[in-house]
Amino acid sequence: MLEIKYVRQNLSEVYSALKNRGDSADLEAFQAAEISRREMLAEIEELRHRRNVVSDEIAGMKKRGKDAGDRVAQMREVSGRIKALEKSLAESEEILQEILIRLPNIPHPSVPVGKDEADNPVNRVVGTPRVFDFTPKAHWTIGEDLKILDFERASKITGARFPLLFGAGARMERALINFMLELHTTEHGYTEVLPPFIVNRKTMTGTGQLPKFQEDLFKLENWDYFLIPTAEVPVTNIYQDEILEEDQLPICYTACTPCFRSEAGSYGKDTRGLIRQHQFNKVEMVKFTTPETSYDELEHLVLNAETVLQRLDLPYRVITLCTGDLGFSAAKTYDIEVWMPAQDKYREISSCSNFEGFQARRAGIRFKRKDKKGTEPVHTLNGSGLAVGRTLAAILENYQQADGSVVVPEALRPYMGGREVIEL
RNA sequence: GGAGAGGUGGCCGAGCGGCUGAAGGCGCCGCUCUCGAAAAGCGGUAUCCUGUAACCGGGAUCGUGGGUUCAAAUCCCACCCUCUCCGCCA
Repeated sequence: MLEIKYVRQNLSEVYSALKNRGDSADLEAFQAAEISRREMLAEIEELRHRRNVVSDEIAGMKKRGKDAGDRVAQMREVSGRIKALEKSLAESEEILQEILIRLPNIPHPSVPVGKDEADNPVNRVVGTPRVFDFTPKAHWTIGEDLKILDFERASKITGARFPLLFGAGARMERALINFMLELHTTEHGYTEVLPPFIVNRKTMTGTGQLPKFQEDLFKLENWDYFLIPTAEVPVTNIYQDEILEEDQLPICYTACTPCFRSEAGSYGKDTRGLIRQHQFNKVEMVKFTTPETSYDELEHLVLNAETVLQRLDLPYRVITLCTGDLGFSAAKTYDIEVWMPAQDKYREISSCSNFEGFQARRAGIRFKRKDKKGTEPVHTLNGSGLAVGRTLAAILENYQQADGSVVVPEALRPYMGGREVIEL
């Protein structure tokens, strides 16, 4: 959420930010509602002030045994007016809130202006895609042939887009989770967290999934609860409505959770394999920082995610999302894309963003500076480190051999009982 | 699921219709004392909104939302959450 004062005072900047994102909002209505809100507020506060003063008088008179009947009658009328005005004020505030809560974040000045993913600049390309002396197979074929992936039975159990792993496949998923968490906690300074996988509406609103994107979520029947689409949601909301001390920052958490996404509107995309599932595991990194350090922390965050790919020796590249491709809550986002030989393409495997104070304002996460009165929103960041299902898919494709077997990346072997190859 | 207790400031805890944004204690910050520290003493220590160039002022907030009243932390209603006991259960 943007600060109401900021929007009021920087209407044209907000307007152009929206335009660059390919978004829009009724800023005229906002401005009108904001003006009338403040007018009403001034009037209400004046009346309340009078009521407070006269009520004190009444108290004093009663104590001295004087009759205060006329003042009581007067205040009865004033209270009626206050009540009526409060009602219109609440309506006005609701309109404002409706608009404000749906405004996306303002992109950071360093974010390139662009229309869609075609305009995302590539920052760096790391690793060289392997040259195959046979035609590389897609990971779903490799997995099914090795009997470690079974999409057909998964769809019987639930439906399309759910994973079912067996044997070395399930083991590798677990190995990847342990490998990533171990790396982030012991080498990158993150604290491991195990949060709830189901959260309430307020929490979903705090990180920006609601109210605009409810169709992307799974909602529980008869509960106002939702399945998390990423660990970002419960982990960022750990400090919802809290005031942190400056010297507590930065706070760095990592969590592995299943992620549940309805994938509404993705019909026909990635219909096979592990790339786009309704349920997948992801190791997430979340940071709470001061405003002046958040962009440095973002660079570190990306490097932390990249380290996972480097250790696994998977080729990748890093891109910056342009304004038109940027997510709702983010001020700046780097995507990491891993090389997928069968598709002959780089595919997203991590997304690392700085949300600045956008989520913090929604979720009420503030901090207090030493020797300075008042509070400020913290800056929140998060990034995948990494999406586990996609990492597994990348390993299957990049490490496949002509005979259909798959070599286990060296970094992963300690987590797989020393196993070197997956074969039938 | 059944029975009970409770939600007040960073923490503990009083208040149970007006003089209470809230006693007292702890913690924290500053000052005095001290060679220094401790102890002791004094002072200061919530958040949000709003007006003002600023000094400073106004309003709101005692789990949340409604209600009663001239006036609510205090009374009434609903909801949420926490704790204890019983039952059930991975």
